[in-house]
Amino acid sequence: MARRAPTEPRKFASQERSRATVDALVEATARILVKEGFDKASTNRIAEVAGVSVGSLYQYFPGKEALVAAVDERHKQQVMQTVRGELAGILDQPVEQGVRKIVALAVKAHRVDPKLHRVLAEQIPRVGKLEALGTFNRENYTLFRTYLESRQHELRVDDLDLASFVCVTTIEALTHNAVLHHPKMLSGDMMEALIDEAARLVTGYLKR
Amino acid sequence: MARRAPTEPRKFASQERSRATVDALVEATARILVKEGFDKASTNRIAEVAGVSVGSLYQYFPGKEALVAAVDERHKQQVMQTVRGELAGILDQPVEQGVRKIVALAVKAHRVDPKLHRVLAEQIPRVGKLEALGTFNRENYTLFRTYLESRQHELRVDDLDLASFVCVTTIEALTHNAVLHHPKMLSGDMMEALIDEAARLVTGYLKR
DNA sequence: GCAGAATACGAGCGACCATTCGCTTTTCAA
DNA sequence: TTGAAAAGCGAATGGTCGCTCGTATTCTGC
Repeated sequence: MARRAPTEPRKFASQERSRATVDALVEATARILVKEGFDKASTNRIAEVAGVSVGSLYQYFPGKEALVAAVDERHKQQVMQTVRGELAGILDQPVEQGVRKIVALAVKAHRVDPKLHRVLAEQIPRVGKLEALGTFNRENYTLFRTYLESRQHELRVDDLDLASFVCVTTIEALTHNAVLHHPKMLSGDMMEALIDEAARLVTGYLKR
Repeated sequence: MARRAPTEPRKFASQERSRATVDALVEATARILVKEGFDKASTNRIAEVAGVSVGSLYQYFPGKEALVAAVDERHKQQVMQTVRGELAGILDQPVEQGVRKIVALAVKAHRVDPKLHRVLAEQIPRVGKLEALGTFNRENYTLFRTYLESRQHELRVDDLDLASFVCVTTIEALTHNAVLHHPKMLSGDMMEALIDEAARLVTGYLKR
């Protein structure tokens, strides 16, 4: 294999200084997305806010899309870390309690960084390399399906794929809408009520 | 009141020729959105596809956003026409059958123009005047709430606002996801199965 | 302390885009 | 028939944006 020409955008930052640059760029992108919106997130602006030159930006990212994708990826990782962590203690619980905790967990996940979550969901045009962003979340689907498998004896449903699709879609939509579009529900009581309702909805559908 | 200066963008087209121009512009915008995507929809391109000059475009629309908003509005009207029409015959049906028909109707609504619906949902950055596009659909919410009121004696829920939020969000998300992200479900059987599941989910939640 | 690699810089280029405006053509009422 | 309003035209303008590249600075192994 021939060495890559050094003029080509480098993918990996080996020195610490450059890792800091990459972080600053991703962080600046996230900040601009939240505070000024997607269409203000030009490469020049991102570089400026990051305290970095445009040239440096293009050493690590092939373009604007890659920055946004990196922000999305970082956010997704943070959310999934929360989810995976808490889910461990739920897996062996019966449907009645388990589903309620899963719904509460979904709410918690949407509260990791609601403003960023909303911008990513609403302002990013899913075009080109960003096409896959909004696609149905595969990991949540798999995790939930695994839970259903372990609880199958409690369930009235037999098609676990279909049931997982129904449940994950429902829980995601309800928590997403509640957290991001109904600020009134931020009050604890309202949100508790919603979690109860969602849990009852899903539990009734699943339980034998 | 002083007469408006004739150089200012006119809002209303009085002659038939100009109404045709407006239609052509909206139609061209929709076509470009579907076939080439949001970022190819420049004002120059829209005018070109419409067979109209850019100048004329600006006689009737203050800018690109207004075009997209018009497309969205037209699509929404078409969908709501379908919904209102079919809903009339459902209102006096008991929850068991009514909810299933409402779910089937939601599927039908998503099939009015799935490609356009998807572009509007995924590619349009909700910024500026387009901010309100993706907001929770108020009319569906109201219509469903009215149905619940008329069937309240059958219901175990008492907070109709909360219940409507839960049901409309759920039905919308399930049908949207199924129609737009799971082409396999386009086959009649699969879709029937999904409609059954969704109906059972919602019915079990609502019924006394 | 030195050489070369890695990193950073930022003015500037080319492309594209939204919007304007002076002008022509069409319509229609009088 | 006519003239004024309505509608249409499209080259041109000003601005922004993504991205490049020649140069300057910093780091690291020797």
